[in-house]
Formats: sequence, structure tokens, C-alpha cells
Amino acid sequence: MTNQEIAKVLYEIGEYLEMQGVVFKPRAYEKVAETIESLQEEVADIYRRGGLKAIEDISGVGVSIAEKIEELIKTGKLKYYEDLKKKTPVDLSSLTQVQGLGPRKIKALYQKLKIRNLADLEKAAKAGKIARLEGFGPKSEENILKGLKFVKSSGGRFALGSVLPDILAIRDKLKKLEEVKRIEMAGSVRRRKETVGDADLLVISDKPKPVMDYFVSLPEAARVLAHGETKSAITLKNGMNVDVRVVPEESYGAALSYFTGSKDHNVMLRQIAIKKGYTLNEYGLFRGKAGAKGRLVAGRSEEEIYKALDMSYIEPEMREMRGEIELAQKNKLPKLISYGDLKGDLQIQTSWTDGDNSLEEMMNAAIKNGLKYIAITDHTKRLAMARGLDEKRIIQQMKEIDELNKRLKMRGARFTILKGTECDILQDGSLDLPDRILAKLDVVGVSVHSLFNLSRREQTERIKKAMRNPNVDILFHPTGRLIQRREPYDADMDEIIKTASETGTILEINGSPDRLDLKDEYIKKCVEAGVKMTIDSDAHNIPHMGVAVYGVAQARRGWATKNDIINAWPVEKMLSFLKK
DNA sequence: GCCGTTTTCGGCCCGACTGTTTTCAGTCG
Repeated sequence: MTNQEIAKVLYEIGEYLEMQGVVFKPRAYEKVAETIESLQEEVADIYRRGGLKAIEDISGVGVSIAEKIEELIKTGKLKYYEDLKKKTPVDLSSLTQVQGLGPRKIKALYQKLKIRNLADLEKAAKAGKIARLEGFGPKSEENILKGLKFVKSSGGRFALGSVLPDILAIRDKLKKLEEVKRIEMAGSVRRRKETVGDADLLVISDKPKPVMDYFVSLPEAARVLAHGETKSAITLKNGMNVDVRVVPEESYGAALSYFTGSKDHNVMLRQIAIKKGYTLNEYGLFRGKAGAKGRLVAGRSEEEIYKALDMSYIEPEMREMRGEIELAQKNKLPKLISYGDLKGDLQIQTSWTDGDNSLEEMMNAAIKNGLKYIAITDHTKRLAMARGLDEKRIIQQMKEIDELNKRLKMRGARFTILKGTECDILQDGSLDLPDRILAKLDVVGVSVHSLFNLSRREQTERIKKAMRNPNVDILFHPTGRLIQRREPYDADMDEIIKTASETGTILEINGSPDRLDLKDEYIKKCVEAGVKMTIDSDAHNIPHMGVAVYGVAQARRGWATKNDIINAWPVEKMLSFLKK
């Protein structure tokens, strides 16, 4: 049993208890689920190593939950959970995806209308049955239908961050086989699209049979869809398909290009090939017309193919038909920011508010990760659920940072902790901390955490007003969207980008895989408008710091260079760029 | 159900919003 699977059971137990009106226990289960989800070591391994005692050492886990986890690991099942499920047999994980539906309403819908899943829900809502229920009304029904539409439109795809680690793990397992000469990811995963439908792995091998046999027998495979010598496919437990294709060495580049896409990009490449008297397909670039079996001109590598078509190599993240081909033909492609270019992280939360690790622990982890600076940006008091900082506490925190910086200096460490905040933007665009405090901070980030449904005009003005504050450096997660879970709030992004340009405000690319906010198209607009950005992890614990790479991927999809991203710069240069 | 250099019992991040009500339950962050 994987950590994800254990976490899912614990989350659902919490929700079932919530249904019954049990207090406090749901939060206990939810907390443990969160912890296990972001744990780096597998709980099953921890159990194997140290038994029940070792599981109890996980924070938030006591005797009772430890025993439940033990039962899950040993038997793959949990009687307590099965019993709860029997009482209210509903498809919790999909129903809770509908905005506004929580455990209590799901229970009511089940008891009164026998609604068990999304299909039942849609039928009842369309028949007008929900509006007539006590505690519901026409507005609830309308919202449910809207929520259903959103769930459906994101259906069948997976957030990149939720599947990339699994795909990389499978790739690495196959890579270890001696029969595998070369292996690479293709498809939208290679382009680092924010959501992906399935994953393709391309392999060069002289002996494909043992490779394929091994692949379809992986423990990750919930179902084998195909098992051949050139193509095999499995379905993972989360429902995503992974394909492996074995291709000849001389066609590897052509196949990689073909399977990486995007489709539109490839169609354009083929048209260019035809104009030059070639044919391009997944086996290579050939002289002459299709089917004529002409001489192979290129195919071994993608570089070779692009070169033969008289254009420079195009990074996978750019292959979306947004003008990259024209630039490649003129040899004018931007040099994208690289995955190792970040020198700092300008959004980090600590245990001062809703983070799991102390300020010092986050500092040490950042040093270990090779960063040169971080900004501590805990929440402010308006966000009561996160125990947001008020004036008094943030002044205390500044003192702690001064102390730590002093110690770093004595140690001779070349690392800086910057004083910062993630300050709430209030309804009228004013801020949750007074200007005299903000003026003392190195990095002031602001964000919207409330009133997501203001009118477009009000929301835009609210954000613009905050950006005009001379103390405000960065607008964090500018659109507020959560991938596949929540639409962005209604605000005019073109106007916000314009205001950023006028005021010198930095816009954030939040790397958290469920946010990726800004998304690629807005990043591209910022690049074009000369608006600078920062790529942050928004980490609430140490493992989470690694998610900044998803932000880099998104930045590359938006054509950002090192020059566009201020935390790819040395700390002095970065600070001197912020508002004075 | 968990936790304790304030506690082994009595607390548990809590305020705002929505849609339903006519004073509040449920959801969200």
C-alpha cells in the first residue's frame, strides 16, 4: 500500500466521521492523512523497519490510528473503514470534488434521494429534485450543476504534479534493465503540460520481450491493456494509462518528436518537410513523397531532424504552436530558464503559521537544496485558520531572522534569510498589516484568500489597489485557481499585468502543483510586457520545497528566460530590483 | 483521536461566506 492510498483512506474516514457529526476526530484523521501524503519515506517501509512503534512516531499518529495503518499495510483493508462505508455507501472522492458539497450534504442527498455518485447527482439536479429538498434550494441546485460541469471538464486528465513522480519512478525502474539501451518520456508529460491524459515511454532495445514482460508485471500496474513486443500499456491504480513503445535506434528522434507532440506542432513540421521535398513520420525524415520509400535523411535524434528542416532545436515545453516554429526558422528562439537556475525562493511558510517545519529547519533544507536565499512569508492575521501573524508576532519573527542571519554570517555561510510576509488583501484592496510594518520587510508578497466571488470590476480594482502600495513587491498566486478544483476568481489579468508593468510589481509563478499560478499563457504575456516574475515553492514543509521545479516547467512553457525571473538572480541584484 | 518545559484531562487554527432560513448549518480556507 502506497502513502497516497493510505492517505486516501484516512481522508475518507475523516469525512465519514464528519457526516456523523463527530467533532475533532475528523481533523485528527485529516491531519495524519496530510502528513503521510507528503512523507518522503513509504509508511510500509517505516513499518517494516520499526513496526507499530515507528508508525506512532509519525506526527499526529497515536495508538488508534497506528493500529489502523498497520491493518491497512498488513491486509490491504481496514474493517473500521469498510464499516463506515457500508453505512453510507457513496463515492466520496468524486462527490466531494463538486464545489459546495461536503460530507453533511452528501449524507443528506444519500438519505433522501439515494444519491451515490456523480451520475445520480446529475440526474436528480436536472430533474429539479434537489431544489425541493429541505436545506437545499434553487441556488444550491444551480451550483451543483455548475460544479458538476467543472468536474466533468477536468475529468480523465491528471495534474502533472500528481503523476510525474510515478512516471519517473517507472522510467527509472526500466532504465536499470540491461536490455534497455535508452529510455525517455514523451507526450504531454515531456512538454510538462499542467494536466496530462496518459504517459508515453520510448525505449531503444534489441531484446524488447523481457523489457515488456517486466513492464506489464510492475506492481504499479492495476491492469494490463496491451502486451506486445513494440507496444505495451498498463493502467495505474489512479486510472492513468502508461504506454511503452520500443522503437529502432535510427528512428528514435523521429519517434520522440512524433510522440511528444503537440499534434499541431507536428502537423506544421510535416508541412515544412513537404515544402522541402521530404516526408516526415514517426520513423524519420525521408527524401521524396510519402510511401515512395525514399532515403532516410534524419531520424536518430530530434536535433538532426530540426536541423535538416533548417530550424533550431525547439524545447519540448515550447511545442504548442504559439509561434515557436517561426522563431526557430529565424534562429531567434529565447534561451529558456533552466531547471537548475533558481537561486532563491520567495515564498516559504513556517510553523509560525500553518507550515509544518520551523524557520530554522526550512533554512537548513534550503541550504541543503543549494539555494542562496529564501524569504519567510507567513500568513497574516486575517487568515485565522492559519494562525496568521499580527503586528506583534511578525516583529518577533523579524528578530528571530536577524539572529539566524547573524549565526549564518559567523559560520561563514553564504546564505540569506529575507524577512517577508504573505499579507492578505482585504476587500477594499487595503492590506492586513500596516504600512509601517511592511516597510520594514525585505519582501512583501500579497494575496487574495477571501471573497473570491466579487464582481470582475471589484476584484480587479481590489488587486490593483494592493499592487499600487509602494511597499508591495510581489502578487502571490495571482489568479487564485486550483487546478481541476477551483476556477480562478474573476479578474482582468490583462489589466493586472499592465498594472504590474506600471508599478514594478512582480507576479508570482507559484510552483505548487495544484496551483501553477500564473499559468503558461499569462507568463508569456508577462514576458512580452517586460513584467518580471518569481518562481516560488509556497512550501509548507521541507519535501514541498522541491515543487519549485513545476514552476520552472511552467515558466519554460511561457517562454521565460533567466532574465525574466528575479529569483534566478543573485540576492543583491534581486533586492535592488524590488520597490524601494 | 491526539497531545502536553503551562496540562495525562481538557482542550483542539477560527472567521467569513452562502444559501437557506428568520437564526443558522454547512463549507471553505
